[in-house]
Amino acid sequence: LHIGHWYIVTPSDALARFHRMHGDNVFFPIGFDAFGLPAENAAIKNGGHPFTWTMSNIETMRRQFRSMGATFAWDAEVVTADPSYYRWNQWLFLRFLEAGLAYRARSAVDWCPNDGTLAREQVEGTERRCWRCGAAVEKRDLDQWFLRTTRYADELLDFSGLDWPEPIRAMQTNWIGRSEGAEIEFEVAPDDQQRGGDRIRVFTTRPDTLFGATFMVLAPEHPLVGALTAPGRQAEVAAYLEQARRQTEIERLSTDRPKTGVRLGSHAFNPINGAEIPIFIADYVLAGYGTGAIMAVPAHDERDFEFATKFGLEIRRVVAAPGTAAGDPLAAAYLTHADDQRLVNSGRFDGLPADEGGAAIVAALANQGRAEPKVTYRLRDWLISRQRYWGTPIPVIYCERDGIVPVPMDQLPVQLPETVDYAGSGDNPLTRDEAFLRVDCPTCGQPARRETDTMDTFVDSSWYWYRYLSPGATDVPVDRAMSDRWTPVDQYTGGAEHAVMHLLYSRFFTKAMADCGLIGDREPFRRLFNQGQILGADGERMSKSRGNVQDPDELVKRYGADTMRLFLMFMGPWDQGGPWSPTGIGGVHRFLNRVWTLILDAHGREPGDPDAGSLPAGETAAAGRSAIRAAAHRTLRDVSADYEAFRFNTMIAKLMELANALFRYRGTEVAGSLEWAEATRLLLLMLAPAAPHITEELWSRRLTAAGEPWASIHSQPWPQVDPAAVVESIREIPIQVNGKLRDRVTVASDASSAEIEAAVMGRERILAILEGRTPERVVLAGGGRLVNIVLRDG
RNA sequence: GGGCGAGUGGCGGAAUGGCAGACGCGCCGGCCUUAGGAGCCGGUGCCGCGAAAGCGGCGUGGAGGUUCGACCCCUCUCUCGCCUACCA
Repeated sequence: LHIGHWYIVTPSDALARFHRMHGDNVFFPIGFDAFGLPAENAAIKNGGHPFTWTMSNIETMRRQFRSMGATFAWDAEVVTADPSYYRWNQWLFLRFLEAGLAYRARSAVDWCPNDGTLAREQVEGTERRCWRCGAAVEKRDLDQWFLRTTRYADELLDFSGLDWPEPIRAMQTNWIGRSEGAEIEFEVAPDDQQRGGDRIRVFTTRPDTLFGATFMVLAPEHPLVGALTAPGRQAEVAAYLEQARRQTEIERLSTDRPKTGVRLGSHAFNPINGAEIPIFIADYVLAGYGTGAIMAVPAHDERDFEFATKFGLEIRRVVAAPGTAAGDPLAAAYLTHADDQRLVNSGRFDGLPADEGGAAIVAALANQGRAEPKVTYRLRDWLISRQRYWGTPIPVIYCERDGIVPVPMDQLPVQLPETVDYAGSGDNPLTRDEAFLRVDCPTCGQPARRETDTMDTFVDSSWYWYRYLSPGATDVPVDRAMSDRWTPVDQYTGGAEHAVMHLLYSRFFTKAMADCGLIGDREPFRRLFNQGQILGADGERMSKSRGNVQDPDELVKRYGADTMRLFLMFMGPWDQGGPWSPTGIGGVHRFLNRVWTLILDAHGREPGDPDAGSLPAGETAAAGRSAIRAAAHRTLRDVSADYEAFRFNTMIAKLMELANALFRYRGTEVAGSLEWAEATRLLLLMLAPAAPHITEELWSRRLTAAGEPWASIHSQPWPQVDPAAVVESIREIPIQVNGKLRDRVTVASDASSAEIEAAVMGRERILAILEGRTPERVVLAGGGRLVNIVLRDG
């Protein structure tokens, strides 16, 4: 475990304990998801089996979690690399296959030289690097397995009823990328070399600009490119296609690169006005989005404008800005299309507001079957095939006669072979493992071949919380009665880096499982909290390759688990994270030592403190007793609210304040009072969820000293605030003049507004500032919490 | 280019319309001590005046605005971080 694990688990465990003290039935499970490259690489390096390596690491982590005091439900633990778990990945996959939610298809996929194929979400950044290993990702055409996430595109946009952070919702919404528009069909014009009649469909969000479509552009990979290339253009087109293929994705996606493209030499008819417009191919049109072809409207699209300018093509304005003439030349694409922009140069649609005109144009063409309203998404189906050994085998069989045959349910799990020969390379050894490969076709009984690809490791983590509820169930992945009772998860914690991967896949799985009748939920996590990430001391993400991973063992050995827990909670807001630095850990350690001293040595006197053993000047013991009682109950009120709101840093600060307040009375007669006993008791109870070990020890010693039978502090009920203890008899009111603090006055807490005002206006300092002038206004703000005297032109 | 988030002492941070800097680190002083890298007590935003008590001014990236009152709300802007990116 590294510091990052402690940072996530510590507050989670404190919350679980806090809720248990409230009598809640808390289910706080743990599991290990260790399929994937790191385990496999370690196995290759050490010559062992990934399973052995994984299980020994898990054993270490279990021990570490116990040393933290994490109160996990160990009897519900799952390990995804164990066949008893991954058989249910296979089982779910087969159910999805039946339901049409899983399918195999050939397409251009993202390919990492180390990890093989990746889902679109797993390619990061402008430079298109693998999320796991950072290698540059290429494109390959391959037959791969997909899960149909796009079936739920609209439902995934609906977050109603979910208490999720806005940034995560925004990221998912952007990722799904819904855009409304129309598909419009263009027909290829006949000419000398071309019989014509081929249909090219385009997607556009701006059908209102159709009259301004002065050319078309196809993606280089568009299927009609060959057919539409005029004989005289073939050499140039072939050269461009070759260049586009060679170009890396990085170069191709770079937006500041000048537009390139070539004419195919054929033309199409603009369906709205019959204009014959040239067809180009250009790599700024992407094969994977929309239809892989666009109608280019240079007057109203920046990219088309740049292309048309470079190639000297007609730029025809069809949306007018208020107050401009239809023929005014454009210096740049004009993008606005609000209600006061009217169509021009658009035949019978002239004068219509742009958006209304667009709808009318689509309606007119729809009558002839040449256009239809259409919604397009950026979201792609989830590519789950991985060309690695260390994952869940995809349970299908390829038969020459019967094609793709699912492994029958009763033959699950398809187990990974226990002996594995990597032959010194990172290739998938399953492809050479004859014992694994050879299988009889379940349908015809003839020799067939198993799928050797395994599943994306994100499949494991997409539904695991259901398995926690019935880890031993043998006929279903999750017992329905249990999931009905316990899910959706009340409180889920995870980092923002999971926004469009784990958190999106989990929502998809939940919906898919619901549609297969396995569960009743359609959302997995009711409330989501994004804890921050602890970075290395260098401010970078912790990783072994950067060498900035922080190991907590040294600090735990020196200060103990409670200090470590407290320090991680005290550092700052939980959702913030930040670079790791142990600076200041001594402060929380000192605090725990002071608590220890308060409880076990209340009457001791500090030799270094000249005032030790005497009450604060001018204070009676009765006042002192009342003060500590008030402090304890106010702290209880505030600390309870802080736990509820996940404000662990201020929660600990308030406990420190209480300890400091009590310390002032150590060694005085107040330390022997009932109020002292109550205040120290509350302090221990409030601290128990955060620092479970030291509080249990001190609690036990108190009970022994009092001659009472032992009981764990962690099964005590959370204490109740006494409202009477919290009220104050007097209070100090700040006095401002024109918003600037000038004085304070002490009044009885139940003083009336008139009494407060009288007290304020009687203050010497205030009279001196007023110099006989009459205030314009006297504001008693916040129910008399503060007074502001307004003096104009003073 | 687009989206989101964040800018407060030497540092981590607190205060979300009402006393800016809680709590902690660090630093300074004192005590205790054979000793202190332990412990305890006190001080500590910046500038000015003052021997001191104290007094005054400035202060939450910058500029405006709303308000009796703004770290907090609004507008513009700068800087940093994260996500995303020729998505038609």
